[in-house]
Amino acid sequence: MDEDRRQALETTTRWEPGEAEARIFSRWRESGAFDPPPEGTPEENFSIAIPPPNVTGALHMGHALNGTVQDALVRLRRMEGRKALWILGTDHAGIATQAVVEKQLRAEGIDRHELGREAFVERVWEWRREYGGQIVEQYQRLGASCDYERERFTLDEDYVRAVIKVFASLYEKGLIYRDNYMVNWDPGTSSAISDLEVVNREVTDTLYEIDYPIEGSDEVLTVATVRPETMLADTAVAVNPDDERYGSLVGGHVTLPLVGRRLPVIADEHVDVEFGTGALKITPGHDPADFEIGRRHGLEEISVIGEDGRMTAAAGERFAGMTTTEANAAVVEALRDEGRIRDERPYEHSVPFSERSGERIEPLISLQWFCRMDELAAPAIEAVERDEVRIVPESYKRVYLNWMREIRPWCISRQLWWGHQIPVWYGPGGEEVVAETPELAREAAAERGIDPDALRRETDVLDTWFSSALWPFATLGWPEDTPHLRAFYPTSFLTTAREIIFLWVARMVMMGIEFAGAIPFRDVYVHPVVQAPDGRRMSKSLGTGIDPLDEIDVHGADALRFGMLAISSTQDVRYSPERVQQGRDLATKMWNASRLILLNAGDARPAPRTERPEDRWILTRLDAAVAGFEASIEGYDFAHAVLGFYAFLWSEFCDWYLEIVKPRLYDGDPDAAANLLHVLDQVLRLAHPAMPFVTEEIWGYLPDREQLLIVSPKPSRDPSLVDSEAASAIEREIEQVREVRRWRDLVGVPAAAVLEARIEGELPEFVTRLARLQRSEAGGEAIATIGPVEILASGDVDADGARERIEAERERLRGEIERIERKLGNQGFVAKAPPEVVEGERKKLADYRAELDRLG
RNA sequence: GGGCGGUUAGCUCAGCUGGUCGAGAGCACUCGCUUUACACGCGAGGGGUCGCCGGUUCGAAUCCGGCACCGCCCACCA
Repeated sequence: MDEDRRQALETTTRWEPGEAEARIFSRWRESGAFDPPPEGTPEENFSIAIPPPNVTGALHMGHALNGTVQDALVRLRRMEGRKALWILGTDHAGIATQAVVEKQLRAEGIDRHELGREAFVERVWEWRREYGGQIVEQYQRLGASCDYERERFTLDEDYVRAVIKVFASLYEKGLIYRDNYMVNWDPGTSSAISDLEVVNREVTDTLYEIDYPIEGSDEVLTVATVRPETMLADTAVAVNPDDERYGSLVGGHVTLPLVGRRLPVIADEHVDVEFGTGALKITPGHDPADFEIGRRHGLEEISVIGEDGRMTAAAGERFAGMTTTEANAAVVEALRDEGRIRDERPYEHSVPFSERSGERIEPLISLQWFCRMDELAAPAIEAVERDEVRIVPESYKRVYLNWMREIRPWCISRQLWWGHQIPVWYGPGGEEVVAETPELAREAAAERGIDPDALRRETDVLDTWFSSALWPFATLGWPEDTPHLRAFYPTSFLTTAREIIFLWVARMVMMGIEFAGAIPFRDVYVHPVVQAPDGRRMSKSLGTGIDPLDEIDVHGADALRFGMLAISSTQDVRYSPERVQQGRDLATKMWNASRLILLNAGDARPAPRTERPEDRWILTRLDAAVAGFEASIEGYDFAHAVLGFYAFLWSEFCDWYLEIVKPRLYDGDPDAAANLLHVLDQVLRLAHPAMPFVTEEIWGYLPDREQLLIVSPKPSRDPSLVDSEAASAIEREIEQVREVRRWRDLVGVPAAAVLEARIEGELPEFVTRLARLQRSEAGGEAIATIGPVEILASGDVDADGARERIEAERERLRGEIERIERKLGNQGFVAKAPPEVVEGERKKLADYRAELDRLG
């Protein structure tokens, strides 16, 4: 070690991540470790396609957790010698990005329509060039070992080609079609959105009961509704076929108040006899359930609410042009004037809202593009049923399957400008021409006898999730047969938030099988949602958000990564600043333990040494730590992996082994130095996937290190170094030290006092040293007996306190003995419990009795 | 309305194929330490009717049933 480095080690007593992280990250990146050559097979290699963050996004705790998990795995696999590729990229995020730029424009007093589509889209691209890289840089702060050389974007030219190809193919198969259908209209974004983008919230509305006069009678049929304004579009009233009250009315008619339309009374199973009056007004144009009923019965579909959220001409002169809220009041008032309102009361029910804009969904019939999913779903269901795609935790497997088995058509068109414009051109007669480019569209049109000059391109874009569904293979170059696709598809692992299992994961499985010919990934790990420390949602608007970058600034990336892994669980977790601090403390601990070893190891080289029992002990424990870490990781149990490592490093290695070997190290014992360096070397390899920066930094101080830790092999396990007998002997001796210390503390012996003690038989040097005892052959009464140690009276010991302590210990032992005697006296236990359990209890009993004897 | 998960120390969580768990970790707390790696430290300690009720069992935090809260997902009862 050169003088400067030695100096640095001698004077720095803390791990200081600030300067080191950036420096180390650059070295990794320059080393080429992040972008493996596309060689070998997907089975031999390891790959992950990052869940592409939105270009508009900033790194939040969800990314921090999910990024740490992915990076830990990629690093571990890389250290196994595999080609490990972590594909990086961002999502164009249609609505979110368009909204950001629209807001910017509004600030300048510009409406996007003034700008026009082309100029607007150019503005968005400008925005993305300027700000779109932010989140990628933030992932770097985390230490993410992604392939930054091949960053992808879902609107890259190649990517657009892949999307169009998929669209065209599904269209040709008849799975994609255009239809007038009930959609979730979001007045906030002025676009249709899919079922998955709708959230239901409890709302208190007023439930009105309205009388509809029965034709040819003085009676009325009373219906209940929370949206009286939709009555203007009613085209029937339905009752349950088994409802005896109304049987005679079915087939007859009622008159729609205010409008005067004749409405047939129909019978449909959907109607709940119990609810309200048991008669349901049917509005096929503005209610999803009524729409279905309407189609079943061939009812007329009337639209009285337009896409602008206002009443249309079909609503009648009196109401046309009103907003739905105004119309609601006006209709109620009109009905009241006519004496049609029988009852009204507050009513709490769940109402759909747009997840994106927060506005109440307006169900209406609209001409949109849909994708039929059942055919695509079938093989995707099988893949999961057969565990070709494995979902962890397993409970989500059923969630996935249930949803997939009842999958419904997907509304894929969006009335936005930012996104993949649907590659369809309409001829003058409404003919649909699907083509990859305008030129090809003209050619195709000409072939079909359609005037190419009359073609008009569809203005809608595709749902962002349509392009996301292709992510694992489109990022690798599909539809071209690229080396990357051959080497890394299917990918190995996907980690994802629960809420996008349907939105994204399920669709990737379907598209992967359909287009790339194979499942997109083997394992899906559903990561927990990170909540604020108080259990609330982490959100900027609530003020409960914690910025991972702030945490990195203060504690370092390793600390945050450790914390993230340590809180990770199969259920949602609260962010724990204490766990992050624990990570920071661990990094410092590693740093300081390394200083001790490196500054005292002389010119030793790392090598396991097995001459002494304590050396065999630590090698045995190291082996167990490695085994435990790997087993946990294989089960995606990151918390146990990282906490197990913590316990080994802190307690066994630092608290005990380092203390035990210190004198040998200071005396220049080459075996001690070699063994310490060896264990340190292995510890760094073990911890690197979780805490890459501090381990890489320390690694550089080890002798003869020519390659970076990031590309070095993971810890090797050698069964010949394991000696469980030595291990338990050392553990007994450690317990002996603790017993003596406990006694000393209780009795109030000054910490620094070294006590004279007679010791029966042999006891390793470290026991007396760490317990602060001095072997003596003197006679006289022992003031305390702790195992083979008899402590002699001295001025440092409070004799009364000692006696109390001994009596308390006797009491404890008597209690234990009594408990076991009772257990063994139980016939049922002796007869039915497994023999080894009974034997174990007998042995404990004997041990306790011997111990009690010793105390006199 | 269906389904899933949770309820264990002051806080956040482990343990839950029944016995070694008459229960652990981190933080917080108490006492003692300038012990030549580390006070982001060292040593020792206190603290829990394992949500409630019942059952199975020789034995239950751990299995079964019921109840009570809390959370999440799915769902076209107006």
